[in-house]
Amino acid sequence: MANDVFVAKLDQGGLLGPRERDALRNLAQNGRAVARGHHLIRQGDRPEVVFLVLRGWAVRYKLTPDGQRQILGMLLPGDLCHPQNFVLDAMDHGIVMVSDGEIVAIPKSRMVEITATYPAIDKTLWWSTLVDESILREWLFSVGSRDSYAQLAHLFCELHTRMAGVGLATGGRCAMPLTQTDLGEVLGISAVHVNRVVQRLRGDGLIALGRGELHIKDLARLCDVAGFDDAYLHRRPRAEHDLLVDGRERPSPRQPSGAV
Amino acid sequence: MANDVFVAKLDQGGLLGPRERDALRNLAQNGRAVARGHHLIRQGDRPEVVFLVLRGWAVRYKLTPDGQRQILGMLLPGDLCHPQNFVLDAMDHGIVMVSDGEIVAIPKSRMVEITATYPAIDKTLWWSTLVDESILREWLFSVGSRDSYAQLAHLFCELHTRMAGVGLATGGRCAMPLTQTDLGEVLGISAVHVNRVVQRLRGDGLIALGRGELHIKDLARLCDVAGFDDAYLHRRPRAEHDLLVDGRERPSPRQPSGAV
DNA sequence: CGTTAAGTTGAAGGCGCTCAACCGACGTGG
DNA sequence: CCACGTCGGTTGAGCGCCTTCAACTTAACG
Repeated sequence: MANDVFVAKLDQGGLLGPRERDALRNLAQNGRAVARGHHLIRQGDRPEVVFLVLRGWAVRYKLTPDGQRQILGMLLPGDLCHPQNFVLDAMDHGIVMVSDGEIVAIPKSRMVEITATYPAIDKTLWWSTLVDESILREWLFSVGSRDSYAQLAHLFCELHTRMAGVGLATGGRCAMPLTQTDLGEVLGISAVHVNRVVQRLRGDGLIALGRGELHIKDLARLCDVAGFDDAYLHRRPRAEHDLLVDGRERPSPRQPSGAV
Repeated sequence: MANDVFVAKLDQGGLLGPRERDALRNLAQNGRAVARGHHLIRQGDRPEVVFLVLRGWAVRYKLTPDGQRQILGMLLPGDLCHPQNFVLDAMDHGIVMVSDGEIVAIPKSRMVEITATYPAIDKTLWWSTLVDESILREWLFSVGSRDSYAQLAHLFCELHTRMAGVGLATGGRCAMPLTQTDLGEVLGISAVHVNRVVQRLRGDGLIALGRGELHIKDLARLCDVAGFDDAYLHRRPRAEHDLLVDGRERPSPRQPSGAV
C-alpha cells in the first residue's frame, strides 16, 4: 500500500506505537495523482493544507533573478511538505513535482487535531523537521567543501539511503527521476559537468544510471569516495526492524529499548 | 543589559507578551565569559544544557576528512544553540566561539519547564528553529547560485540585518569578528580569494571592513548586488517597534495589527 | 622589540563554465 | 507509418573564476 511509506518514514523517528501508526495510515488516505511539473506550492503562498508525498519525487527550489532554478531539498515518498506551516508567514520557496506521483493534501485542522491527540506524532513531526535541517546542513557542507565527484556520490548515497528507509530500494537499486539538469541544480554545477562526472562514476564501476533508475554497484566504495556517514539522517535504530515485511504490526516483543 | 538581546531576538517572532518577556529575561541571568576558540559543543556530544549567546559570535561547523573547517551557521547575540536538543540523539556538528563573549548554559529541565508554562515561548522557539532552517536554505542558495562577490555581499547584508534586529547595529555599522579565513569557511572559498573580493567591495564604495567592525556605506547598492531580500528571515512586523528604547514595556497601544 | 596572527599581493594552474553541435528516445500528428 | 519536434543525454573547444603556493606587510601584544 502506498500510504505505508508515510508510516515507514516517520517510524524512523523511533517514537511511534501501534495506535500512532494506525492514525498515520488513516491520515494518508485519498491520494490523488499529479503530473511531473505540478506545483504543490509557489513562493509567497500561505498554504492552508500540508502536502504528503505518497509516490514520486518533489523538490524545494528558489529562482535566481535571471530565472535559473536552485534546488534546496528533495521530498521523497513518505515526506511531508511543511508540517509546521502555521508557524511562519509566507513560503520563502516553491515546491514542484519532478516526476509523476501521488500526493495527499491534509487540512491544517487535521494536523492540529492529530498532533494534539498523539503527542508522539507531534514529537515525531518535529524530529522530521530537525532531520530536514540536518540534511540541509550536510548539503551546505557538501557544496562548500566537496568537489563535484564526491558531491554527486554523496547525493546518490543519501537518496539511496532515504529510499531504502521507506522500503523503496532493493539490491542497491532505486528510482531516480532527476534529470542531469536537475542534478546540476541540486549541486550548483552545470548540466554538462554533471554528465562528465556521471560518466566518471560509471567508468569507475560505482554506479549505473539510466532510464529513471539508479543502481549502486559498489556501495562501500561509493560511500568512501563521498565521505558518506549516515549519522546526519538521525535514524533511530529500533530493536525490531520488521516494518514493511508484511505490512502488519506485530505485538511489540517489548525488549528494553536501551539507548545506545 | 546584555540579556535584553535574548528578548529582542525572540520578540521578532511577534508572539510574546510582557509575561513571556519577563520570563525570558529571567532565564538569561548568570552569563559567564568565554574566550574565542571555546567550544560550546563538539560533534557527537549529547549536551544536557542549552547554550544562549549573550555577547560575541559563535559558529556551527563540520570538519572535512583532511581537517578543513566548513562553517554552517552563525550564532549571534540572542541566539540559542539548539532549543530542541532532546529531539535528536547526538550532535552532528560542533559549535565554537569565534570571538570572546558571554554565554548562559540553561539546563534542559529549565527549558522544559518554561515551554510548558508559556506556550507562546514554546511556539516562538520553534519559530526560531524554522527561521534557522530558512537561513540555511538561503545559504545553500547563495553558495549554489551566486558568485563570490554577490555571496559575500549577501552575507554582510544578512549579518547586519540580524545584528540590527537585536539592537547591535547603528548607522550601518556592526561588529564583525570573523577573520577573512572564517569568511572563506562560510562561503566555501579560499581566504586569498575572500581578500580580493573584500577589496572589490571596498573599491566599489559598498563597505568598509577592519578592526572587527563592518561598516556598510551603501546599503541599497549592497543589497542590490547581493540580491538580498530579508523575507527569508521571517521577522514579523509588530505595529510598535519600541523594544530596547528604554528596556521597559509600554502598555501596548493596541493598534489593529493588520496583516499586509 | 620580537613574535604571532591576520591581511595583502603575485604567479601559475586546474576545475568547472559557456557555447555549440550532435545523438537517441519518444510522442504526436499529418 | 513515417516525419518531425522535443527533451534528455553526450561530446569537444576555449575560457575564466577561483585555487594553491609563496612571500611579504601590517597589526596586536607581551
